[in-house]
Amino acid sequence: MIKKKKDIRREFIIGEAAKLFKQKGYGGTSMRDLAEQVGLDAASMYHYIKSKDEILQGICFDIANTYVSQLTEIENATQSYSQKLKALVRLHIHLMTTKGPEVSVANNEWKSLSADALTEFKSLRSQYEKRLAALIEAGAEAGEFQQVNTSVALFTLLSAIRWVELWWKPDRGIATEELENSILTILFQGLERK
Amino acid sequence: MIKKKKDIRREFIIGEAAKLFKQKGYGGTSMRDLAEQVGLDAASMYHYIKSKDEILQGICFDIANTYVSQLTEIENATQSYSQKLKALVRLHIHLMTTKGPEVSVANNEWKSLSADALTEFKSLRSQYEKRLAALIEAGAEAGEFQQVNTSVALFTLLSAIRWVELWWKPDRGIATEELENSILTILFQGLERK
DNA sequence: TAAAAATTCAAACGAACATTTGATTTATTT
DNA sequence: AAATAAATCAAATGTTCGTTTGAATTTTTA
Repeated sequence: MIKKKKDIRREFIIGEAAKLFKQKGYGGTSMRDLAEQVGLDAASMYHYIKSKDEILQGICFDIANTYVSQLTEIENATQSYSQKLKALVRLHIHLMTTKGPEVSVANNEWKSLSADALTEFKSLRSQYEKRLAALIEAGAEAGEFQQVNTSVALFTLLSAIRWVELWWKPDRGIATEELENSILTILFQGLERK
Repeated sequence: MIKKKKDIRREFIIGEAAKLFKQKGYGGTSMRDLAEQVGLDAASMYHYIKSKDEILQGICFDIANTYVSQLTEIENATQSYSQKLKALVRLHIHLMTTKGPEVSVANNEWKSLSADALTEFKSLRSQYEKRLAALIEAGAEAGEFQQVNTSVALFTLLSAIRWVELWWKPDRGIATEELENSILTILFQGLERK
């Protein structure tokens, strides 16, 4: 028996929690709301999870770890910096279209983490940003990028794709491939026609 | 007497509320937190404001109206579409550096508006986006922009600058002028060097 | 300076919250 | 079928929330 029924239930609860947290925020979602969503009494959920905060931690750190391991892979690949950066942006977009609610929560609700978790989460994010900034810096020195402030470039890239998590739906009539290509065109070639 | 002392106090309370809402979220900020911040007992604040929700409404609609009137001005100006779009992006950035907390709240906490206000706010935002999309569409038809999906271009532009509201501080060592120029370079010329 | 108005807060309200307890029901194992 | 374990929930705990009340204090007005 690889996965226990209890674990499956637990993961289901966390998944439903991600949807609700995205929809109404962490503070705006009560354990009773969540219980109703999963079809249990609030008290019963505590058979599967330890606390509301533990759920949020699960979501946030799962996403954070995914981002970090993806970045590591890209760092170790042999490509131009431009290709690396584009690949990373693609991965960000892809994660949003496949794990929308979780990414949304990790991006917007991490402030509600308990003190300890909050510290660690911020540290993880800060490390991630530093490594990404190094990639941009190296690319700029290699002459592949425009000469703009590294922080500005870093945050503009990361921020530019954040809307996808709110907007994209499978039935929106735009394939993820086209979505990625359009965004990459704007960010790397510019919106203005030359 | 143009402005009553009571109004000034009221505006001070709302301003402090914006800072706290940005910092801890609307749901995460209690009226007792806010009272402490402004140096009053929670009960005393109700002499100046009607409810917590009214504060949030004040902040959100003030910002929304600012955006709308700025867009109207730009629509009526005689410039190329590219210049219009750039001017609008500059105004967005500028508003974030001058009214950071309020913009942050209008962008992130509007979900907590009461049902009626929520409906109106969403409607305002939707109208704004439609008018902005029309600008992009027209510019694309005039051959000024790359041929990318209009919605993608719209949201990518609006989203790309959202980080400024979280990151920018007067003491960050980057002038708003340089900030605006760097962002405009990336968005309109592209990060990649040609 | 006396009357009126504006401002403050101590105390309390009912509602909603996350979580615990302890008992009961259901499923699994022997 | 008996014994054991897993799953469920009714009820209650203590806390925090937004807001109201009513009385006290301070400021302004006459």
